[in-house]
Amino acid sequence: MSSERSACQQGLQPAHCTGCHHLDTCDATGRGAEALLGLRQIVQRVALVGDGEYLYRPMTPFRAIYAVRSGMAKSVALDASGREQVLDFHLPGEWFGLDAIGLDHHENAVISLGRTQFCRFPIDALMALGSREPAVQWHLMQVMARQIRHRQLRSGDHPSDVRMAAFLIDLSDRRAALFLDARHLPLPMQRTDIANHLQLAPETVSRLLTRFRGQGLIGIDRQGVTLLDGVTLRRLGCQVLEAA
Amino acid sequence: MSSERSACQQGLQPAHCTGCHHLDTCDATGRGAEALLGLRQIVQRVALVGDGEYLYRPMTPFRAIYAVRSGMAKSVALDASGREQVLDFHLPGEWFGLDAIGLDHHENAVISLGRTQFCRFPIDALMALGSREPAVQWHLMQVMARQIRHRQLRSGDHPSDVRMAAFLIDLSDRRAALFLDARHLPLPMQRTDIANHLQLAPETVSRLLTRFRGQGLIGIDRQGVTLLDGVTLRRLGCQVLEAA
DNA sequence: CGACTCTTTGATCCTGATCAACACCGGTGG
DNA sequence: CCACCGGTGTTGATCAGGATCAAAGAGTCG
Repeated sequence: MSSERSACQQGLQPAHCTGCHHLDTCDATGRGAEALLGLRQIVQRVALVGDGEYLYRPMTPFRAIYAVRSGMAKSVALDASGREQVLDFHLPGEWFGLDAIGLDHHENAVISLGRTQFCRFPIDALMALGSREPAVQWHLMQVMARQIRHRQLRSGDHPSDVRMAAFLIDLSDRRAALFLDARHLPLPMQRTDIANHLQLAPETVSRLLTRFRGQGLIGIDRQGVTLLDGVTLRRLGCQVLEAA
Repeated sequence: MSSERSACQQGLQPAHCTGCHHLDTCDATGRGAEALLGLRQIVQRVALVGDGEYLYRPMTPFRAIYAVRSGMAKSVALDASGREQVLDFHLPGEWFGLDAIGLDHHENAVISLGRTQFCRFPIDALMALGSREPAVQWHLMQVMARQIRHRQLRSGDHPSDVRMAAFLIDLSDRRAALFLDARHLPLPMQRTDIANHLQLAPETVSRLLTRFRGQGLIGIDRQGVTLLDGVTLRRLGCQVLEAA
């Protein structure tokens, strides 16, 4: 809501993956697979995006897909009636923006949560690379297929506590896959974002977290939550999640 | 529920797209685009699948992706607790099964609604074709991207009547795109399938259809519904749908 | 015709939304 | 340093949309 300039076209630099903390676990650059090393040649770095600022928004021309380099971001759709829908939260190394493939503009927005750095993969460079090296295209397709499956899993309707538990466990698992601390989950987004994403009222999110704390499942502090009883939490949430 | 043999590996024949009713509108064979004609060389035809029979199910090895040739089918996920979730209904020419790309087995089931014919695209032939002809891979990616967007649209939470209206309008629009009758919608699936898909109780589906009929929006007969006031229905449902 | 399944209709209940008030924290300016 | 303020999060009270329970009606197939 604060400043609303679009960072999309500004401050692009050729990036050096060397030295990136997430090099080994970065989906966007293929986790170091031989045939995908070309991805590291075409990546650009986007200037730091401040809290609440847009990386892109609906109708922004579709020129590139992105990954988080450091920080966290959310994808938001604006439906016909103007109401926001938080689609996803993005962690470092996770690709997003692939949903605009085949269009000439993005259909939803990506907004930084806290100060975030992004990596940018220009779509024309990606196409050129993919034509030379089919493995790149298959990699993209695998990422997209995983996104479809991830979304399929959440398409069931489950009680609010199950959804909340699944959300926390999912975040924890994704952090584990990035070799980040899977016990302590920073939640830089607002409660209303979590609520919106889980299709709950903010009040309900608050109540559920309080209840989970009362049950000794989690600890809560200003920056996020700490998982205290991951086993029970997972048993609750696994009514919706399977192994990704 | 009836017979449960898997038709996946049986009765495969080289197909001839020539003569297929949906040749011009078939997403799976690229709507006749030059660079995608190779798709018509690798397609196979699957033996007729009877009502309620499985085309594939979870844990079926992932060997091919499919399209409906004639009839209708549903995709169903079985979540951890064994409860079914109807993910999608498939119309002729619509590709499905792409969500298993990158895995060695399918994660959900496809079940025939009525007697249905399927086209089969073996994944190894598809990969070979895609390596020779990058346009094929881009086409696949565009189809997947469209599926992601389609799913994003439905991820908001809307009142039951909006969801129902959106469902009917979506079906109608997809039929129009296939040059099928967009006013009369055959609904070969059970009410429980529609309910499950829309995350409603079967009773609610029944009540909503009855209410819509009372408002003069639709007519109901045994094989499906007829749209009588598409404008009002669309205004209701467009709170969730945008142009695909 | 009769058994069965699917759908429709009616009555009641419950989860989570909404409305409302308060607590907390960070920042700003006196 | 502290009072004030706005935004965010928590807690409580009430309400309603849709689920559930229950039963009857309508097709379908043997």
